Amino acid sequence: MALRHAVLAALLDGELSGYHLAKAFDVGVANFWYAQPQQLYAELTRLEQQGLVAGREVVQESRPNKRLFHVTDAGLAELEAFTAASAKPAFVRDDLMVKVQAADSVDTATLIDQLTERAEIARARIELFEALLRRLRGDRGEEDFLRHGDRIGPYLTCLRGVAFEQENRDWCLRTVAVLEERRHTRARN
Amino acid sequence: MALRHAVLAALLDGELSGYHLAKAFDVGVANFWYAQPQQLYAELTRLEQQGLVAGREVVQESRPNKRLFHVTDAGLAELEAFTAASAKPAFVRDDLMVKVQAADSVDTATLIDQLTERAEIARARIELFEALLRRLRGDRGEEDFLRHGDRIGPYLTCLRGVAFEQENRDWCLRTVAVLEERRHTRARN
DNA sequence: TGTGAGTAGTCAGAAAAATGACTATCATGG
DNA sequence: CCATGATAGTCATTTTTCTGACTACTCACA
Repeated sequence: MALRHAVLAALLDGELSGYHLAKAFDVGVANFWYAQPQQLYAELTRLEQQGLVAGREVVQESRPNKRLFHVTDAGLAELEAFTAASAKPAFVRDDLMVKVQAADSVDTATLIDQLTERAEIARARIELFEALLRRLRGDRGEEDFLRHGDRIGPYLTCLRGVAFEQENRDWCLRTVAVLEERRHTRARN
Repeated sequence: MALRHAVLAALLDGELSGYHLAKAFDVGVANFWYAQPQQLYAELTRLEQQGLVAGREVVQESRPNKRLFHVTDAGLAELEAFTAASAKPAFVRDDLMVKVQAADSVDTATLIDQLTERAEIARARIELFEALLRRLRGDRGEEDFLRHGDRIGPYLTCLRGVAFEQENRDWCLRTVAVLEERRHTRARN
Protein backbone atom coordinates (compact mmCIF):
# COMPACT_ATOMS: atom_id res chain seq x y z
CA MET A 1 0.00 0.00 0.00
CA ALA A 2 2.61 2.41 -1.02
CA LEU A 3 2.97 2.56 -4.75
CA ARG A 4 -0.75 3.25 -4.96
CA HIS A 5 -0.40 6.66 -3.37
CA ALA A 6 2.53 7.60 -5.53
CA VAL A 7 0.43 6.72 -8.57
CA LEU A 8 -2.52 8.74 -7.33
CA ALA A 9 -0.27 11.73 -6.62
CA ALA A 10 1.30 11.49 -10.06
CA LEU A 11 -2.11 11.33 -11.73
CA LEU A 12 -3.08 14.67 -10.22
CA ASP A 13 -1.05 16.19 -13.04
CA GLY A 14 -3.89 15.29 -15.34
CA GLU A 15 -5.05 12.31 -17.32
CA LEU A 16 -2.26 9.89 -18.12
CA SER A 17 -1.98 6.53 -19.78
CA GLY A 18 0.01 3.77 -18.13
CA TYR A 19 2.72 4.42 -20.64
CA HIS A 20 2.93 8.13 -19.90
CA LEU A 21 2.72 7.47 -16.20
CA ALA A 22 5.82 5.34 -16.62
CA LYS A 23 7.51 8.29 -18.32
CA ALA A 24 6.55 10.54 -15.43
CA PHE A 25 8.00 8.00 -13.03
CA ASP A 26 11.23 8.15 -14.95
CA VAL A 27 11.61 11.87 -14.43
CA GLY A 28 9.88 13.87 -11.72
CA VAL A 29 8.35 11.08 -9.68
CA ALA A 30 11.64 9.16 -9.56
CA ASN A 31 12.77 11.77 -7.05
CA PHE A 32 10.64 10.13 -4.42
CA TRP A 33 9.38 6.88 -5.85
CA TYR A 34 10.98 4.43 -8.20
CA ALA A 35 8.84 1.91 -10.06
CA GLN A 36 8.91 -0.28 -13.15
CA PRO A 37 6.28 0.18 -15.89
CA GLN A 38 4.86 -3.28 -15.24
CA GLN A 39 4.19 -2.34 -11.66
CA LEU A 40 2.36 0.76 -12.78
CA TYR A 41 0.06 -1.09 -15.15
CA ALA A 42 -0.73 -3.58 -12.41
CA GLU A 43 -1.34 -0.83 -9.91
CA LEU A 44 -3.62 1.07 -12.28
CA THR A 45 -5.70 -2.07 -12.73
CA ARG A 46 -6.05 -2.48 -8.98
CA LEU A 47 -6.85 1.20 -8.45
CA GLU A 48 -9.51 1.06 -11.12
CA GLN A 49 -11.12 -2.02 -9.57
CA GLN A 50 -11.28 -0.17 -6.28
CA GLY A 51 -12.75 2.90 -7.93
CA LEU A 52 -9.87 5.19 -6.97
CA VAL A 53 -9.07 5.99 -10.57
CA ALA A 54 -11.22 5.85 -13.68
CA GLY A 55 -10.01 5.17 -17.17
CA ARG A 56 -11.35 5.90 -20.61
CA GLU A 57 -10.36 4.33 -23.88
CA VAL A 58 -8.86 6.64 -26.46
CA VAL A 59 -8.80 5.37 -30.01
CA GLN A 60 -5.78 6.49 -31.97
CA GLU A 61 -5.05 6.12 -35.62
CA SER A 62 -1.36 6.22 -36.10
CA ARG A 63 -0.52 4.33 -32.94
CA PRO A 64 -2.04 1.77 -30.56
CA ASN A 65 -5.10 2.76 -28.57
CA LYS A 66 -4.57 3.78 -25.01
CA ARG A 67 -6.42 4.20 -21.77
CA LEU A 68 -6.26 7.53 -19.97
CA PHE A 69 -6.72 7.51 -16.22
CA HIS A 70 -7.76 10.16 -13.78
CA VAL A 71 -8.21 10.22 -10.02
CA THR A 72 -11.80 9.89 -8.79
CA ASP A 73 -13.32 11.52 -5.72
CA ALA A 74 -12.75 8.28 -3.85
CA GLY A 75 -9.14 8.45 -4.96
CA LEU A 76 -8.82 11.97 -3.62
CA ALA A 77 -10.31 10.84 -0.32
CA GLU A 78 -7.78 8.03 -0.18
CA LEU A 79 -4.94 10.49 -0.77
CA GLU A 80 -6.35 12.71 1.91
CA ALA A 81 -6.40 9.83 4.40
CA PHE A 82 -2.89 8.84 3.41
CA THR A 83 -1.65 12.38 3.99
CA ALA A 84 -3.24 12.50 7.40
CA ALA A 85 -1.56 9.26 8.48
CA SER A 86 1.97 9.46 9.82
CA ALA A 87 4.73 9.17 7.25
CA LYS A 88 7.28 6.41 7.31
CA PRO A 89 10.89 7.50 7.37
CA ALA A 90 12.38 7.99 3.94
CA PHE A 91 14.80 5.43 2.77
CA VAL A 92 17.52 5.33 0.22
CA ARG A 93 18.87 2.18 -1.32
CA ASP A 94 22.04 2.58 -3.23
CA ASP A 95 24.35 -0.14 -4.51
CA LEU A 96 27.07 2.37 -5.18
CA MET A 97 27.20 3.49 -1.56
CA VAL A 98 27.43 -0.12 -0.44
CA LYS A 99 30.50 -0.39 -2.63
CA VAL A 100 31.99 2.76 -1.17
CA GLN A 101 31.34 1.42 2.32
CA ALA A 102 33.50 -1.55 1.31
CA ALA A 103 36.05 0.63 -0.49
CA ASP A 104 38.87 -0.29 1.85
CA SER A 105 38.57 -3.98 1.04
CA VAL A 106 37.89 -4.04 -2.68
CA ASP A 107 39.51 -2.88 -5.89
CA THR A 108 38.81 0.81 -6.32
CA ALA A 109 39.48 1.13 -10.06
CA THR A 110 35.99 0.10 -11.19
CA LEU A 111 34.54 1.95 -8.25
CA ILE A 112 36.08 5.17 -9.48
CA ASP A 113 34.61 4.52 -12.93
CA GLN A 114 31.18 3.96 -11.49
CA LEU A 115 31.33 7.06 -9.34
CA THR A 116 32.37 9.13 -12.33
CA GLU A 117 29.53 7.70 -14.36
CA ARG A 118 27.09 8.41 -11.55
CA ALA A 119 28.27 11.99 -11.31
CA GLU A 120 27.60 12.39 -15.01
CA ILE A 121 24.12 10.92 -14.65
CA ALA A 122 23.45 13.30 -11.77
CA ARG A 123 24.59 16.23 -13.91
CA ALA A 124 22.20 15.24 -16.68
CA ARG A 125 19.34 14.87 -14.23
CA ILE A 126 20.01 18.30 -12.75
CA GLU A 127 19.63 19.79 -16.21
CA LEU A 128 16.48 17.80 -16.85
CA PHE A 129 14.92 18.89 -13.57
CA GLU A 130 15.87 22.50 -14.03
CA ALA A 131 14.22 22.48 -17.42
CA LEU A 132 11.14 20.95 -15.81
CA LEU A 133 11.13 23.64 -13.13
CA ARG A 134 11.28 26.36 -15.77
CA ARG A 135 8.42 24.73 -17.63
CA LEU A 136 6.32 24.44 -14.49
CA ARG A 137 6.73 28.02 -13.38
CA GLY A 138 6.38 29.48 -16.86
CA ASP A 139 7.46 33.08 -17.10
CA ARG A 140 7.10 33.76 -13.40
CA GLY A 141 9.91 33.99 -10.91
CA GLU A 142 10.21 31.17 -8.42
CA GLU A 143 9.02 33.16 -5.42
CA ASP A 144 6.04 34.49 -7.29
CA PHE A 145 5.12 31.06 -8.61
CA LEU A 146 5.39 29.41 -5.21
CA ARG A 147 3.17 32.08 -3.70
CA HIS A 148 0.47 32.26 -6.30
CA GLY A 149 0.89 29.31 -8.68
CA ASP A 150 -1.77 26.65 -9.07
CA ARG A 151 0.10 23.41 -8.77
CA ILE A 152 3.17 23.73 -6.66
CA GLY A 153 3.36 20.10 -5.46
CA PRO A 154 5.39 18.83 -8.41
CA TYR A 155 7.51 21.95 -8.28
CA LEU A 156 8.43 21.43 -4.65
CA THR A 157 9.34 17.77 -5.13
CA CYS A 158 11.37 18.68 -8.18
CA LEU A 159 13.29 21.26 -6.15
CA ARG A 160 14.18 18.47 -3.81
CA GLY A 161 15.26 16.35 -6.75
CA VAL A 162 17.64 19.04 -7.95
CA ALA A 163 19.16 19.45 -4.51
CA PHE A 164 19.51 15.70 -4.13
CA GLU A 165 21.26 15.28 -7.45
CA GLN A 166 23.57 18.20 -6.86
CA GLU A 167 24.64 16.72 -3.58
CA ASN A 168 24.94 13.33 -5.28
CA ARG A 169 27.18 14.70 -8.00
CA ASP A 170 29.39 16.61 -5.57
CA TRP A 171 29.79 13.65 -3.29
CA CYS A 172 30.68 11.33 -6.17
CA LEU A 173 33.34 13.72 -7.42
CA ARG A 174 34.74 14.27 -3.97
CA THR A 175 34.87 10.52 -3.36
CA VAL A 176 36.60 9.94 -6.69
CA ALA A 177 39.22 12.53 -5.75
CA VAL A 178 39.84 10.87 -2.39
CA LEU A 179 40.08 7.37 -3.83
CA GLU A 180 42.38 8.50 -6.60
CA GLU A 181 44.74 10.25 -4.32
CA ARG A 182 44.96 7.16 -2.16
CA ARG A 183 45.71 5.00 -5.18
CA HIS A 184 48.65 7.21 -6.06
CA THR A 185 49.89 7.33 -2.50
CA ARG A 186 49.80 3.56 -2.26
CA ALA A 187 51.42 3.12 -5.64
CA ARG A 188 54.39 5.04 -4.32
CA ASN A 189 54.84 2.70 -1.36
CA MET B 1 20.48 -10.38 -3.87
CA ALA B 2 20.83 -6.93 -2.57
CA LEU B 3 20.66 -6.86 1.18
CA ARG B 4 23.43 -9.48 1.29
CA HIS B 5 26.04 -7.05 0.04
CA ALA B 6 24.98 -4.32 2.40
CA VAL B 7 25.36 -6.79 5.26
CA LEU B 8 28.79 -7.89 4.08
CA ALA B 9 29.91 -4.28 3.74
CA ALA B 10 28.64 -3.45 7.21
CA LEU B 11 30.43 -6.45 8.72
CA LEU B 12 33.76 -5.14 7.47
CA ASP B 13 33.66 -2.85 10.50
CA GLY B 14 34.50 -5.90 12.58
CA GLU B 15 32.67 -8.75 14.22
CA LEU B 16 29.06 -7.96 14.93
CA SER B 17 26.09 -9.84 16.30
CA GLY B 18 22.78 -9.71 14.49
CA TYR B 19 21.59 -7.36 17.16
CA HIS B 20 24.47 -4.95 16.76
CA LEU B 21 24.23 -5.21 13.03
CA ALA B 22 20.67 -4.00 13.38
CA LYS B 23 21.94 -1.04 15.41
CA ALA B 24 24.47 -0.25 12.70
CA PHE B 25 21.68 -0.38 10.14
CA ASP B 26 19.82 2.16 12.21
CA VAL B 27 22.62 4.70 12.05
CA GLY B 28 25.40 4.72 9.47
CA VAL B 29 24.17 2.03 7.12
CA ALA B 30 20.72 3.59 6.98
CA ASN B 31 22.28 6.23 4.76
CA PHE B 32 22.32 3.78 1.91
CA TRP B 33 20.36 0.75 2.99
CA TYR B 34 17.30 0.40 5.14
CA ALA B 35 16.43 -2.95 6.67
CA GLN B 36 14.46 -4.49 9.52
CA PRO B 37 16.26 -6.55 12.20
CA GLN B 38 14.37 -9.69 11.19
CA GLN B 39 15.67 -9.36 7.68
CA LEU B 40 19.20 -9.11 8.99
CA TYR B 41 18.94 -12.24 11.09
CA ALA B 42 17.54 -14.12 8.12
CA GLU B 43 20.24 -12.78 5.84
CA LEU B 44 23.00 -13.69 8.26
CA THR B 45 21.68 -17.25 8.34
CA ARG B 46 21.74 -17.43 4.56
CA LEU B 47 25.20 -15.88 4.33
CA GLU B 48 26.53 -18.36 6.86
CA GLN B 49 25.06 -21.31 4.97
CA GLN B 50 26.81 -20.07 1.87
CA GLY B 51 30.08 -19.61 3.71
CA LEU B 52 30.26 -15.86 3.09
CA VAL B 53 30.27 -15.07 6.78
CA ALA B 54 31.27 -17.17 9.77
CA GLY B 55 29.85 -16.87 13.25
CA ARG B 56 31.07 -17.84 16.66
CA GLU B 57 29.07 -18.25 19.81
CA VAL B 58 29.95 -15.91 22.63
CA VAL B 59 28.72 -16.90 26.06
CA GLN B 60 27.75 -13.96 28.22
CA GLU B 61 26.80 -13.89 31.83
CA SER B 62 24.75 -10.84 32.49
CA ARG B 63 22.87 -11.01 29.21
CA PRO B 64 21.79 -13.56 26.59
CA ASN B 65 24.50 -15.29 24.58
CA LYS B 66 25.16 -13.98 21.15
CA ARG B 67 26.75 -14.95 17.86
CA LEU B 68 29.41 -12.72 16.40
CA PHE B 69 29.84 -12.78 12.63
CA HIS B 70 32.72 -11.85 10.40
CA VAL B 71 33.20 -11.86 6.64
CA THR B 72 35.10 -14.85 5.23
CA ASP B 73 37.47 -14.85 2.25
CA ALA B 74 34.61 -16.13 0.13
CA GLY B 75 32.57 -13.21 1.41
CA LEU B 76 35.27 -10.77 0.40
CA ALA B 77 35.40 -12.35 -3.05
CA GLU B 78 31.64 -11.93 -3.32
CA LEU B 79 31.93 -8.26 -2.39
CA GLU B 80 34.69 -7.86 -4.93
CA ALA B 81 32.51 -9.37 -7.66
CA PHE B 82 29.60 -7.19 -6.62
CA THR B 83 31.74 -4.07 -6.81
CA ALA B 84 32.96 -5.00 -10.28
CA ALA B 85 29.39 -5.42 -11.55
CA SER B 86 27.55 -2.32 -12.70
CA ALA B 87 25.57 -0.50 -10.06
CA LYS B 88 21.85 -0.02 -10.25
CA PRO B 89 20.61 3.53 -10.01
CA ALA B 90 19.99 4.72 -6.49
CA PHE B 91 16.43 5.07 -5.43
CA VAL B 92 14.64 6.99 -2.78
CA ARG B 93 11.24 6.12 -1.47
CA ASP B 94 9.60 8.73 0.58
CA ASP B 95 5.99 8.88 1.71
CA LEU B 96 6.37 12.48 2.73
CA MET B 97 7.36 13.57 -0.76
CA VAL B 98 4.36 11.74 -2.20
CA LYS B 99 2.26 13.87 0.10
CA VAL B 100 3.99 17.05 -1.00
CA GLN B 101 3.44 16.06 -4.62
CA ALA B 102 -0.27 15.99 -3.79
CA ALA B 103 -0.09 19.15 -1.69
CA ASP B 104 -2.41 21.10 -3.98
CA SER B 105 -5.23 18.63 -3.51
CA VAL B 106 -5.04 17.72 0.16
CA ASP B 107 -5.20 19.41 3.53
CA THR B 108 -1.84 20.98 4.26
CA ALA B 109 -2.13 21.35 8.05
CA THR B 110 -0.96 17.85 8.91
CA LEU B 111 1.52 18.00 6.09
CA ILE B 112 3.14 21.02 7.68
CA ASP B 113 3.33 19.15 10.98
CA GLN B 114 4.96 16.17 9.34
CA LEU B 115 7.48 18.29 7.48
CA THR B 116 8.39 20.07 10.69
CA GLU B 117 8.82 16.78 12.45
CA ARG B 118 10.96 15.46 9.62
CA ALA B 119 13.16 18.52 9.75
CA GLU B 120 13.71 17.87 13.43
CA ILE B 121 14.60 14.23 12.77
CA ALA B 122 17.04 15.35 10.10
CA ARG B 123 18.63 17.78 12.53
CA ALA B 124 19.12 15.03 15.08
CA ARG B 125 20.63 12.72 12.48
CA ILE B 126 23.06 15.40 11.36
CA GLU B 127 24.33 15.65 14.91
CA LEU B 128 24.53 11.89 15.22
CA PHE B 129 26.48 11.56 11.99
CA GLU B 130 28.81 14.38 12.82
CA ALA B 131 29.63 12.73 16.12
CA LEU B 132 30.25 9.49 14.23
CA LEU B 133 32.56 11.29 11.81
CA ARG B 134 34.55 12.76 14.67
CA ARG B 135 34.84 9.34 16.25
CA LEU B 136 35.98 7.74 13.01
CA ARG B 137 38.69 10.25 12.24
CA GLY B 138 39.92 10.51 15.83
CA ASP B 139 42.16 13.47 16.43
CA ARG B 140 43.11 13.91 12.79
CA GLY B 141 41.74 16.54 10.46
CA GLU B 142 39.38 15.35 7.76
CA GLU B 143 41.85 15.82 4.90
CA ASP B 144 44.59 14.01 6.74
CA PHE B 145 42.30 11.16 7.70
CA LEU B 146 40.96 10.71 4.18
CA ARG B 147 44.50 10.60 2.81
CA HIS B 148 46.11 8.29 5.30
CA GLY B 149 43.38 6.71 7.41
CA ASP B 150 42.74 2.97 7.44
CA ARG B 151 39.03 2.63 6.96
CA ILE B 152 37.60 5.48 5.03
CA GLY B 153 34.61 3.63 3.52
CA PRO B 154 32.25 4.27 6.43
CA TYR B 155 33.53 7.82 6.67
CA LEU B 156 32.74 8.56 3.06
CA THR B 157 29.24 7.13 3.24
CA CYS B 158 28.65 9.03 6.45
CA LEU B 159 29.69 12.27 4.75
CA ARG B 160 27.01 11.58 2.22
CA GLY B 161 24.54 10.94 5.01
CA VAL B 162 25.26 14.34 6.53
CA ALA B 163 24.86 16.10 3.21
CA PHE B 164 21.63 14.24 2.52
CA GLU B 165 20.11 15.11 5.87
CA GLN B 166 21.14 18.74 5.65
CA GLU B 167 19.47 19.03 2.32
CA ASN B 168 16.50 17.16 3.69
CA ARG B 169 16.15 19.53 6.63
CA ASP B 170 16.52 22.62 4.49
CA TRP B 171 13.99 21.43 1.97
CA CYS B 172 11.46 20.55 4.68
CA LEU B 173 11.76 23.97 6.27
CA ARG B 174 11.53 25.73 2.93
CA THR B 175 8.46 23.70 2.01
CA VAL B 176 6.83 24.46 5.34
CA ALA B 177 7.42 28.17 4.76
CA VAL B 178 5.87 28.00 1.29
CA LEU B 179 2.84 26.03 2.44
CA GLU B 180 2.27 28.30 5.39
CA GLU B 181 2.41 31.43 3.38
CA ARG B 182 -0.13 30.00 0.97
CA ARG B 183 -2.44 29.10 3.82
CA HIS B 184 -2.42 32.66 5.01
CA THR B 185 -2.89 34.04 1.53
CA ARG B 186 -5.89 31.80 0.97
CA ALA B 187 -7.35 32.57 4.37
CA ARG B 188 -7.48 36.21 3.36
CA ASN B 189 -9.53 35.46 0.24
C1' DT C 1 12.93 -5.21 -47.13
C1' DG C 2 13.96 -5.56 -42.75
C1' DT C 3 15.75 -3.42 -38.57
C1' DG C 4 15.46 -0.62 -34.80
C1' DA C 5 13.03 2.77 -32.01
C1' DG C 6 8.87 4.51 -30.10
C1' DT C 7 4.06 3.72 -28.43
C1' DA C 8 0.98 0.81 -25.59
C1' DG C 9 0.18 -2.88 -22.77
C1' DT C 10 -0.08 -7.91 -20.48
C1' DC C 11 1.16 -12.16 -17.88
C1' DA C 12 3.34 -15.43 -14.88
C1' DG C 13 6.50 -16.40 -11.55
C1' DA C 14 10.49 -15.51 -8.60
C1' DA C 15 12.74 -12.75 -5.32
C1' DA C 16 12.79 -9.55 -1.75
C1' DA C 17 10.88 -7.14 1.95
C1' DA C 18 7.62 -6.19 5.58
C1' DT C 19 4.71 -7.67 9.47
C1' DG C 20 3.23 -9.62 13.63
C1' DA C 21 3.77 -12.77 17.09
C1' DC C 22 6.90 -15.17 19.75
C1' DT C 23 10.84 -16.67 23.55
C1' DA C 24 14.35 -15.51 26.92
C1' DT C 25 17.35 -12.96 30.37
C1' DC C 26 18.95 -9.02 33.07
C1' DA C 27 18.86 -4.42 34.98
C1' DT C 28 16.52 -0.37 36.50
C1' DG C 29 13.13 2.41 38.54
C1' DG C 30 9.19 3.08 41.12
C1' DC D 1 6.87 -6.79 43.24
C1' DC D 2 5.78 -5.24 38.79
C1' DA D 3 6.59 -2.79 34.66
C1' DT D 4 9.72 -1.15 31.29
C1' DG D 5 13.57 -1.22 28.35
C1' DA D 6 17.72 -3.18 26.62
C1' DT D 7 19.89 -7.36 24.96
C1' DA D 8 19.53 -11.32 21.68
C1' DG D 9 17.14 -13.80 18.61
C1' DT D 10 13.35 -16.88 15.86
C1' DC D 11 9.34 -18.18 12.97
C1' DA D 12 5.62 -18.01 9.72
C1' DT D 13 3.00 -15.58 6.54
C1' DT D 14 1.68 -12.00 3.65
C1' DT D 15 2.61 -8.18 0.79
C1' DT D 16 5.21 -5.95 -2.34
C1' DT D 17 8.37 -5.61 -5.78
C1' DC D 18 11.13 -7.17 -9.52
C1' DT D 19 12.15 -9.80 -13.74
C1' DG D 20 11.75 -11.76 -18.10
C1' DA D 21 9.15 -12.87 -21.74
C1' DC D 22 5.42 -11.72 -24.46
C1' DT D 23 1.98 -9.21 -28.21
C1' DA D 24 1.07 -5.47 -31.65
C1' DC D 25 1.24 -1.49 -34.37
C1' DT D 26 3.71 2.49 -36.79
C1' DC D 27 7.45 5.19 -38.51
C1' DA D 28 11.93 6.25 -40.21
C1' DC D 29 16.12 4.88 -42.11
C1' DA D 30 19.29 2.36 -44.81
